[in-house]
Amino acid sequence: MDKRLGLFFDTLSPTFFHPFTKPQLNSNSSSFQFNTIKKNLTMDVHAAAPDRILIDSAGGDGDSEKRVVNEMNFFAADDHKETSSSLDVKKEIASVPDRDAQEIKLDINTGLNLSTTSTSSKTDQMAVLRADLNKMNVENQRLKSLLNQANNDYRALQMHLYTFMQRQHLLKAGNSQSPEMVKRNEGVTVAKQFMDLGQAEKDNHEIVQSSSENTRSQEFPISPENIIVESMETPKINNNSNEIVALDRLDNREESSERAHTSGWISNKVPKFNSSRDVEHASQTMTSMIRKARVSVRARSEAAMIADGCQWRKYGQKMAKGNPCPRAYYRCTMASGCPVRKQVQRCAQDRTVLITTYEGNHNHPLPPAAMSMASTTSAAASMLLSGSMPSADGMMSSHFSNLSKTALPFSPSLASLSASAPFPTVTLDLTRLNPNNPSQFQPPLSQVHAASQNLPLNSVTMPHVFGQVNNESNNFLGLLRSLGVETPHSPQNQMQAPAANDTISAATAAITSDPSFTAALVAAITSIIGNSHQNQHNGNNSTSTRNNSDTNS
DNA sequence: CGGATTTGACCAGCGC
DNA sequence: GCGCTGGTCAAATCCG
Repeated sequence: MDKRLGLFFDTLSPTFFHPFTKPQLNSNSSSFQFNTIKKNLTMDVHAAAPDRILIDSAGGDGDSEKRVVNEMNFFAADDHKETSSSLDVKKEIASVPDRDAQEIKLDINTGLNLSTTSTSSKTDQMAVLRADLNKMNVENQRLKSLLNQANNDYRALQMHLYTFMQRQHLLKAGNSQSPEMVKRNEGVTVAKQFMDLGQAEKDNHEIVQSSSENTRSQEFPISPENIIVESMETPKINNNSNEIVALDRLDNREESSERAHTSGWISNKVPKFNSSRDVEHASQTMTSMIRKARVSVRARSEAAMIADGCQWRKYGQKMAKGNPCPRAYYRCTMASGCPVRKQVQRCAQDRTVLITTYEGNHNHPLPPAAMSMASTTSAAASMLLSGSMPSADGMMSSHFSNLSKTALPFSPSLASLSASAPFPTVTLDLTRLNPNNPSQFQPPLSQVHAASQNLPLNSVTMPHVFGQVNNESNNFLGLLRSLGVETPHSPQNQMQAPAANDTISAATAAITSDPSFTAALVAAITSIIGNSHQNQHNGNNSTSTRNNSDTNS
């Protein structure tokens, strides 16, 4: 049964079970006691002998006498023997109005299909039950529609707010933009809103879950389930607009999480849940992991950074193990406190390849040029963490471990996933997009490319991941082709073992089934290709010109 | 002179 | 416990 629906019935149980009286657990015995207020009639139904009924008649002379109705067969239609007790009961029932009598009949229905009345009254009883059930169904439908309405209102408000803020930002930025630019911004805004809807839906679901859990916790104040659900709450990816809307709600949690894991953005390490006390830490760690889901972009560039439209400030540089090229650390300076960081490092084997790794989501409006990349990081993180985190990770781990054995000999990929790395990472390999002709993939650089990519140790490359999808209506393929990008179908790919095909298909589905990610990825590719061309003509972008010397050293 | 970059120090997590 | 590694901090330095 739907959890929420069940919960809904739980909360309404006193009404739902009407006209039954609410069963109360007798603390002194294992029996249920059904109180009928009007008749002071109590029946103890012993679980061990459902057909052995104790009738406690408190009426009459006042002394409560309990009589055992031995082996009373309530189901025998032809049993015309009546004990004195049952006669008393019948007398009392006959002395009350019809409606009350009906209730009494229902009151002594134990739910064990015991029958004390004729077949016709049983039919009436069923009819009453059905009517009540129908009534509750109608009520449930009404509540559902109310909830949907609330969700729709929430989304509409969110869209309006984001549009408003975007317009404000554009107005502040001055009227220097051409109408085409404004139009493009609006287009990006719409796309962003579309991508945010998925998260909004998740948020709504969380709200529903949360309120439901609160309701449940009122009924069951100490519930292990509540504790777990509470601790697992809010695996959240902050898309830009969402983050603006819900900043207050998120910041404290993120900041505390941040402080709990004092070292910053890739601070590292796979969480261990060695003991039950780690359950509480699990939520923090999970939130941290989600916040640290990364998108790595490999692109050929002579510049120190790819042009992503954001302003960055370098705050550190380190020599990383296994790579003679230093790794530079940047943080976004477009707004104070923006949590977005990026690492830039040249590939050890091919120094023309620049590896840029993004983490986090901007907490401020973005210029159009930066929108696509930021959306990609958000959407990729969303894609990585769509579904339940453990299952997603498990799926990736298992499939990718298979891939590592079966798929590596194939040609390099456009995208890869690393779920078993310290933090889930999507790697977009744009090095095979011919910079002189973005519509053509370059031929494979080598058969075993992953080893030369300086990818995280556990990162596994998916060969031609998008080309594996046979469905021509696939979102990403369609979008890629609309960009003029050829999707590879090399004979090599068709020679893969069936097992590899299965795992690749599963991994492919994981990527391509998220429309927001595919849309954002296409936007990012378009942006990078565009910027690459622009850089070729105009030189390096303004934000990276000053950073060239150090990382190339 | 203010902002950005450099670079050594520091810190935390992990493995041995 | 110690060393290694990745990441961040912050004072010194550079540059427009």
